[in-house]
Amino acid sequence: MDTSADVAARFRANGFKLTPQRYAIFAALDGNSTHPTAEAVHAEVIKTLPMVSLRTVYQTLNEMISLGEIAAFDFGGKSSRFDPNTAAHHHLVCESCDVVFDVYPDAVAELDAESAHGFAVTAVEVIFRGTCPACRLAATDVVPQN
Amino acid sequence: MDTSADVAARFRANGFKLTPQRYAIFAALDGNSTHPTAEAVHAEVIKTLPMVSLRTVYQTLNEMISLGEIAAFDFGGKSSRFDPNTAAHHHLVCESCDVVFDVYPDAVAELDAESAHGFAVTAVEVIFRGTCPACRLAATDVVPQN
DNA sequence: GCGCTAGTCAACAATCAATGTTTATTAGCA
DNA sequence: TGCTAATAAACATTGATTGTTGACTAGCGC
Repeated sequence: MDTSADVAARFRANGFKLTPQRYAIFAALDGNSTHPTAEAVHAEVIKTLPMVSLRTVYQTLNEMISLGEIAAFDFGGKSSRFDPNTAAHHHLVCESCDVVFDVYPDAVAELDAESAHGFAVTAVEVIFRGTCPACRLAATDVVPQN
Repeated sequence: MDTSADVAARFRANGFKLTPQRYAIFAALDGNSTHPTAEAVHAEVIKTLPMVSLRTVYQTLNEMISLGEIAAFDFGGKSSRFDPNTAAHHHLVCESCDVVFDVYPDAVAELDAESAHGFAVTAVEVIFRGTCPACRLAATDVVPQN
């Protein structure tokens, strides 16, 4: 997505009203690279607008998805993760703390061509799973050698 | 996984009893490349053993996962999909009918190297999304040109 | 500024996959 | 043969997400 102001303008252009709740949700996602769950977005939003309901967060997230402002991903956890980064990219998921990072592997372009079976491939999604630096440190405890 | 007989042997070697229910579940998965849900496995199993409960199917699938005989995947649908193919491979998912095919893109090997961020990457998962041949035909109705 | 109407909240309930529980019965295997 | 695991059945629960309804609020076009 673009800045929260841009998203707000596009919401209005699509006949949606610009409410403080929606704007707070846009703002919570603007530049957010933590791939938050709906709950996490809600937690962030109520820091500035304490009365916003989780229900409204879910609704607004779905509206944003419909308008293509954000994307939803499912990395195997219980909850969906939301991502304001709509550029082509892929993900690094930490198996122990669920942190998600964006990655932009060039070689993905070579993958498309190989997909056969008569499919019309519209999207390629790459998920790298492993252990993030913080969890690697925690795992080795006080002895982080490599 | 190997043949149902091999899996059965390994179950017994691990102190599990070999029940008709379990064997029927092994058999339903043996050589099954449809990536079935638990419900689908159950539907297949009760063709030969009508009294098997869905509960038992879930339990046995989890046991098989623990023993590394099968893998579970989540492609974004509601239910998990189970895969007896434990060799390194990736997936083609049809967005309209949920069919899943196995693919073996060579270029995946080049992807590992690019993952930075200090992660210790243990697995790479590639999902190609698109439309399967059958759905492409259905979409174009009577006029399948290309 | 007014008023229409969308948006929101609150408090429900429902859904759906998956798992926990308990009890009684069955059957694998040493 | 007998111990014990496995199963079935009939519950209940969890947890994310969505539907509903009714009352209140506020955005925005005029």
